[in-house]
Amino acid sequence: MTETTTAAPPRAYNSFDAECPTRDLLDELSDKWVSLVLVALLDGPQRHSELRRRLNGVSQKMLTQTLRSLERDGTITRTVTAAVPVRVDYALTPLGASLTTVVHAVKVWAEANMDSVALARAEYDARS
Amino acid sequence: MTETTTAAPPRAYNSFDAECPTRDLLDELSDKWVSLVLVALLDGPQRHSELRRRLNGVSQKMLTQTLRSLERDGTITRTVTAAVPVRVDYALTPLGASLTTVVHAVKVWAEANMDSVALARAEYDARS
DNA sequence: CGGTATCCATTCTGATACTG
DNA sequence: CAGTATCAGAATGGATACCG
Repeated sequence: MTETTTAAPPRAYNSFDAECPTRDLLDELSDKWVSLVLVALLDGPQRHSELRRRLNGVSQKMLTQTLRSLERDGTITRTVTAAVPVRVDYALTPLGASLTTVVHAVKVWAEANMDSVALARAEYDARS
Repeated sequence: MTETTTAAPPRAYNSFDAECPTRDLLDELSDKWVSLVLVALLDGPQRHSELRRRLNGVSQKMLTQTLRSLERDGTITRTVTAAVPVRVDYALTPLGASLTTVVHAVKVWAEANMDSVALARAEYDARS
C-alpha cells in the first residue's frame, strides 16, 4: 500500500494551467536578474557589493529584491558576518545550483545566437 | 596568421555587460509567455486560437505580441493560408527549436521543484 | 556595507471595440 | 479567425534619502 484511499490525488504540476502555482514560479524565474545573479554565484559565495559590480547596471533595489526572492525560494543562502561594517555573503544552495544549470543555458544560448537573432531581426525589419 | 590586422576584434558577447546586446535579448527571452509558446509549439505547428486555448489565461494582445517578437527573432515562422476565414499557423524554426530545448528545461525545473520551493517559502515566512 | 522607505515616471497589461 | 487600436489601471523600476 503506497497511498491511502482518502489522500488527495497527486496533482501533476503544469504551467500551462493558469491556476497552477508553477505558472507563478515560472514567471518569477523568468527574469533577467534572477538568471544573472544565479550564474554569477557559480563562481562561489559573493557579497552584495561584488554582485552589484558584476551585474553591471543593476540598481541596489533590484539586486536586493532579487536576492530576497531567491533566498525565500530556498535557492540561495544569506550569511551575515558580524563586523564593522557588517559583511553579507550569498551562496547557491543545492536546489539553487540545479536551477542555475538550466537558467545558465538560456544565457549561453543568447550569447551564442545573438548574431543569428540580429540577422533575423534585420531581415524582418527590412520586409516591413 | 589567424586574423588580419585591420579586422575588428571578435568581441565576446557577455550578458553581464549592460551594454551588450545579449543583455536585452536575455531580458526578452526571460518571459513566461515566451517559454510557454515555444514549449507548446514542440507539439507541432499550431494556430493562434489553439495556442490561446493551450496557454490558459493569456490575452490575445499578449499572445500576438509574443508571437511577433519570436517571429522577428527568427525563432518561429508565421504561415498564412488563404481561406475564409484566414488560417495562420506558427511553427518552430531550427533556431527556435534549439531555444525551446533550454527554456523547456526551466519550465520542467519549476514543475519538478515546486514542492521544494513551497516548503522553503513556508519556512522563510514562518521565520519573519 | 547592506539595506529600507518613498516618490514618481515609465512600462506593462487587460479589457473593449472594431476591421478584413 | 486573426489581428489592430485605444485607453485606464496596475505593476515595474530607477533615483534619492536615510538607517544600523
